[in-house]
Amino acid sequence: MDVPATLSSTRAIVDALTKAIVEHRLLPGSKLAEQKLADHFGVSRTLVRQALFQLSQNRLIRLEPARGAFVAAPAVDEARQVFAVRRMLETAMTREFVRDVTPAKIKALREHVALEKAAVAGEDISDRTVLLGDFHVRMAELMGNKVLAQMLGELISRCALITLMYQTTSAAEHSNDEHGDIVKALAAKDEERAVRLMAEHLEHVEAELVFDRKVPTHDISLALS
Amino acid sequence: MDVPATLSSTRAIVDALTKAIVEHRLLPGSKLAEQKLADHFGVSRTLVRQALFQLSQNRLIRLEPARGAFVAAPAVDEARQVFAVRRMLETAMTREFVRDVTPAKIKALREHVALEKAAVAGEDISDRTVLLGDFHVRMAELMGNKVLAQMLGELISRCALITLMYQTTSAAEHSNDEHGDIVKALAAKDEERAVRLMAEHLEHVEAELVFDRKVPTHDISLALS
DNA sequence: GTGGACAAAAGTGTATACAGTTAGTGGCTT
DNA sequence: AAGCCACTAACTGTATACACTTTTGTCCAC
Repeated sequence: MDVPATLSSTRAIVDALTKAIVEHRLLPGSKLAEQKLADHFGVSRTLVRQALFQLSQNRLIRLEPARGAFVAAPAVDEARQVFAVRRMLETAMTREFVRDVTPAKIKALREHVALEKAAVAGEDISDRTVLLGDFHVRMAELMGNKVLAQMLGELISRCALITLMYQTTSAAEHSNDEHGDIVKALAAKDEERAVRLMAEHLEHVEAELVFDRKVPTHDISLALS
Repeated sequence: MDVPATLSSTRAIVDALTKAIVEHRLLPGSKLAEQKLADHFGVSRTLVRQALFQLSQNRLIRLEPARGAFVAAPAVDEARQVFAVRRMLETAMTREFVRDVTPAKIKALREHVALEKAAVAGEDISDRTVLLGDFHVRMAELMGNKVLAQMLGELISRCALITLMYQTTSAAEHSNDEHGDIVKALAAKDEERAVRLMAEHLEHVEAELVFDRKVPTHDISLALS
């Protein structure tokens, strides 16, 4: 999902911070001071800065010049835009997927849906969200288009924070079911049905997000708005 | 070609290297040694490393662990994948554009096409490529979807190196003409025609790339000055 | 009690130092 | 002459040091 990381140390920091952010151990608006992170991870600020820059590229944090790094608070309309792009991209992708579908690809997708099911039943919200998102990336990979897969990965990770903040468990179950239905349509090579299911699926995911759920924040202006 | 070292010099380095790469003063495969770049720009390796990391995110260079940075040589099939994604995204975008088209938007696009025309007539290949690519980003911006605009910008900059390497002047003129035709269809609110023209346009751009043109590599003489 | 000036603390931006790795060179052996 | 090992030079990866900016806290004037 990311670039060829320069070195695994920074990758470890990126992963740890990502997990902390999406699991809300770090709340939107929180300041990420470099020295404190460096102390915590037992490295120098150099590596922390690299990690922070990478996270800012993923839109998980925002970097304010001379002021520092803050956990991002994704705007609702940004989420809507992300979903609009996903609808454009994934309906077209689904259409093309049907044209070159093979039993092996269907099998791979079925296995992924099974993985999702286990994760949705489990406790780890982060795991569940990652796997539900990966279904779409997996489709792109199976088509053999790495660029598409990477693009989708970016889009999905970009709204992962939103999904994690606002998606309910029942919505996650619903998503998993719909993935199963989509795979069925793909297996039947029913292009129109598959495309329609995918479009509806994305609409459902977006619609089921509970945007008015209150989340605590360290950002005063956000808290007062 | 010394730059003001006081204000956001990382950005200046990124821009200078980008321009050098797309204009082929730095050839694919060339090694970008940090100290040499630092000396050239009159800064420390720290800033150079930041710039290189940023360029690697843009896929203009690749970073090999413990070995250094090299100007990317985009693979042909990667280009094909980029264009496949663009077709998916931009046909859908065109369809939605027609639905909310306004005279102001058409005017903006017409003005952009005029800018292109001037650039295509001129000498600067870099300018011409940037403007021809920006047409598509402009459409996304006019739709009010910043995420879409940024995504498209990424895709286009990702194949900018390819286009710059392989696109002929006559192909650039052809592109410019097709942009004009697309705007006409948009103005007439002819959805199907606009979508078809956009799809054909992207196919033409891809088809006209001359992939077998030979470019020398591994020439390391500092082409920056 | 309020507001502003100013000083101290904390934090970021950049440069430099040092350690570990890679690549290249020369001489030695076979 | 080809192959191989040791050695060296160059380069990258990481830590540290320093300069400059922002923030915070205090004191005084009003």
